[in-house]
Amino acid sequence: MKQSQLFSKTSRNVPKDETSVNAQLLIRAGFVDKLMAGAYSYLPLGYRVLKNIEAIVREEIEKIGGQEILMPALQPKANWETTGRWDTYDTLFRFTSHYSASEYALGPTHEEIISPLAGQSILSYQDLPKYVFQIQTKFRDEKRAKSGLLRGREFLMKDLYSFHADESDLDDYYEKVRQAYVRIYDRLGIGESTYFTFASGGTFAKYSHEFQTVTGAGEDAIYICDKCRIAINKEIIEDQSTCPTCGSKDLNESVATEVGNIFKLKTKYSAPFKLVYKDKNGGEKEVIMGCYGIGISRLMGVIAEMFNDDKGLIWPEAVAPFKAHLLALGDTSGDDFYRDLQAAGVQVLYDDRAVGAGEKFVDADLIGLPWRIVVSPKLGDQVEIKNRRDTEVRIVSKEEALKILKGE
RNA sequence: CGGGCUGUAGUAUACCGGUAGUACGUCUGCUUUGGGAGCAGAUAGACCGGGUUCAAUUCCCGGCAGCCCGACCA
Repeated sequence: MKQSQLFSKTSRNVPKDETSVNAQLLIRAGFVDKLMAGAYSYLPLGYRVLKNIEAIVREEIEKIGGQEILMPALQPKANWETTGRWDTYDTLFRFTSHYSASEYALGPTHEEIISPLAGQSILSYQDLPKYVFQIQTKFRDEKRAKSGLLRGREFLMKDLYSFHADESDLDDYYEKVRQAYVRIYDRLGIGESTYFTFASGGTFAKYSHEFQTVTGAGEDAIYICDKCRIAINKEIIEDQSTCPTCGSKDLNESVATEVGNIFKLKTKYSAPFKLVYKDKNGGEKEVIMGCYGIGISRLMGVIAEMFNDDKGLIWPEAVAPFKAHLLALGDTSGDDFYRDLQAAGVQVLYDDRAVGAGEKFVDADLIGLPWRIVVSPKLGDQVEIKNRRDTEVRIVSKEEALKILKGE
């Protein structure tokens, strides 16, 4: 991608209506644009990051048998009345048609849709288990959207639903999902700071589990047991906290952001929707369900929040919109090397703009691609290569630079 | 949803009861080209509605919008 043709531009000024680090940097660097509180446009750079995160999540969920579907965000009132949540789900966006008395909801989650849908194909114990997921824009009428991408009224979420014949099968799958989530956070580069956390079950169960990433911008207080690498959400702490796994009282309080959750729904939704199956003896049983969420767009905010310095963003390679940023300084053209990089399969953003060197360096630091490559009159046939995380630069031949980019 | 604060060019801001200044951006020209470079010129603005006043961007009321704290939540 040639930067001269990029849809977005960088900005020198920090937006005055954003205080969160993730929103300030992502807006300044041209990754996102705020339409209103809690609703952001994803610009080319930002959308590439979002798609990279999405691809990792999809891959890991498919590995544990998830089949991808896409359900409507626009939903009829009736489904929500079946579970009683039309009146009790306080962040549900509800509205009435302009042409009739029909009322609708914008989906904040899809138990009300997937449960009756699953009923069409789950009739017998032989149809179980089943796992389906979607990656879709969700809508929640948050009383207070805040912290940039961390809490929006519209956000991208992966929601996975599992259907089982009995609770032990649910337990087995629940554990598989937990492991898949661990792999996802590792691949995204936030595994070190992400903890499996015991939390309140809310309306679902007496407890649930969530994954919490420690960042300064978090909303939740958690107590971490470093020995077990697990945490407890402050919301369920009664006495002065004991690790539920090892019994240790040596827990550290941290501020964190929830990056995923897993719930055992059991029959909470199969009951009202009469989602039942015939067992081996011809008896009728309710399907046991689980649901598992990951906020894709929130993850982008969390990553931006965690990986940055005073100059700008520092993207982990797994999610970076491009692997390399090629800067052509002075009257040296980078066109040839740009083609070489593309031919070698390196995703590259090429700063071919007719602007000063200083501006190119500042923008490269702000955008934060993993590798910066410079061609300039000073370097002759050689190029300079630098990792965004490092301070030192290396002057190498073009062949050597290609090797570094392909080998890393 | 309670409490607080704030709305001025594209962005960030300044001043002011007498119709608005700066920086960045953008446009033109020339010069520059390894850390947002220089000179000259140009462009563009008071959230909406009502009130007070000779006069309101400024004061008052209402609305809308944004941010922060709390409660709630992926």
